Amino acid sequence: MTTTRRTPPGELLPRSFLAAPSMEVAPRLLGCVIEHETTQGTVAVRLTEVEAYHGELDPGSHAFRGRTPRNAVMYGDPGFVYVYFTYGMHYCMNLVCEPAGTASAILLRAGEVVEGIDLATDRRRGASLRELARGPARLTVALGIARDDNGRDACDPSSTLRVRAGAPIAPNVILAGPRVGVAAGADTPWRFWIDGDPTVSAYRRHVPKRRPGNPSTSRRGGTEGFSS
DNA sequence: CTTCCGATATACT
DNA sequence: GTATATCGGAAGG
Repeated sequence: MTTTRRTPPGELLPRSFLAAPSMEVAPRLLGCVIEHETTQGTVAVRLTEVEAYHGELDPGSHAFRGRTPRNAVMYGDPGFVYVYFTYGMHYCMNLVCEPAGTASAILLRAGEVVEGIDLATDRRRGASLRELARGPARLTVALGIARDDNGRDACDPSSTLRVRAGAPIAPNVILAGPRVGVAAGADTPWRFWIDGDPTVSAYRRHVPKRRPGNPSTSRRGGTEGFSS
């Protein structure tokens, strides 16, 4: 019989951990640690907020309209990193899930810097401890991740970009709710976060494009979610 | 807490 | 050619 043993905290996350549907993996990724080592030093972030994107079935996913040069990494093996550029100035980082051929991924939305605080603060131009990685683009800045990190393997022991297992999170403090910034499929509760953690980003619903003369200024949300 | 708006790769018509 | 984007910083209340 196969006993599924939890990976001890600090140990590299096995690729098999990510070879499952993103919405199942995502809550279990909370508390895990992303670590990036550069010549400047190492920064590590403990994840407190993530979002699952489920391939071609998910209207919110970058792979919803099929394979393109940008989303190609999502179709590859689990454990690889999908980095994309958005809003003309930001990078966001995902971990690819499921076996090659499917296009699931998990967006790393926020976390707590647990190593390399000085370096992260420097990269984030003096932001407070709480704000260092509070938001997906902030997280990539704190970690020193950019475009050329797209397609790197975070489950390779010799990699300078790694995912490590974290201490177990009590299921009752893991909440789920709608995703941020997603126009289509916004009602699907595939955002997961650690309840009450100060590094979880402020929820902002997708803002529909405001046409001149069509002042639909719908906004706001909340941090309320469903316990899982 | 809120609103405003930048600056551009990417995908689609 | 044009619309949109898995957003953040600054400034106002």
